[in-house]
Amino acid sequence: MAKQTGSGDRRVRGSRTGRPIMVLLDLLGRRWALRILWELREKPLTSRALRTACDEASPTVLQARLTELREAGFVELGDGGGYGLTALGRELGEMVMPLHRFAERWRSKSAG
Amino acid sequence: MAKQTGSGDRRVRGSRTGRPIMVLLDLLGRRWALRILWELREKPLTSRALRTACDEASPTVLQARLTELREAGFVELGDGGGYGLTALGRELGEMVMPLHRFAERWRSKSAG
DNA sequence: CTCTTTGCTACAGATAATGTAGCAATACGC
DNA sequence: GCGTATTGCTACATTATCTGTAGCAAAGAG
Repeated sequence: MAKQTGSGDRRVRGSRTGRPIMVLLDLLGRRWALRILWELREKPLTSRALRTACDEASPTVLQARLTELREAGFVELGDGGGYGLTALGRELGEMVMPLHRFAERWRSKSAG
Repeated sequence: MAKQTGSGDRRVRGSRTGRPIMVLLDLLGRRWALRILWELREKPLTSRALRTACDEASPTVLQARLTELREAGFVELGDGGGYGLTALGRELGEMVMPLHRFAERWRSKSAG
């Protein structure tokens, strides 16, 4: 296994060019990444609460995503415990929020 | 685990509740899904051209994502060949586009 | 010290992605 | 018709990633 060193060797999977948009698209295109941003939209959550919110997803991936999102500067671990969005993370969240209404309309078309 | 049959039994991974937003977040949170929407933003592309655009990603996954995105109604295979966004897909694209500028600002902060 | 919760890790088994190859169908030129 | 090149799409072994369950050390409350 190639393994992540966790600090320096951040490989840009899915983008050999390294263009910002590709890096971002790749980061957000990992399991639970978007979901985490969504679940933290209102208020910070502890790792356990976040896990519960994410349908009891495996703590392994959750922890991995959380680390990546933290390194990206979207999420931070508050001093009082609990994960929350940074200013940048909230900004990113602004673009994820509209998906809510879109999703509702979408399902009413395809599954309703 | 229940395994995908590939045609009818489309399970809603990552969302036991089936809430539209969760289903959407899960769908978009798969490898190359967001990237495909991004690459098709301008004009339709053939499967090969799309593969090239996506850094020569494996045709296996690309084909899988394409099928999922088609079933979701975001992507369609034009009669003259080539994949393009549907009206719904373009609408979804509208929410992905702002990520471009965000990504630029983001990288200029975190990477120098 | 015990009980509980925190963030986080181990690890085997299952699932998904990669990389390379190649198929049937369609269209071109001849 | 025959080659040649494209299309969308599939096979399959290797490798990467995720799941599910268990459990750790640290911090706080009693």
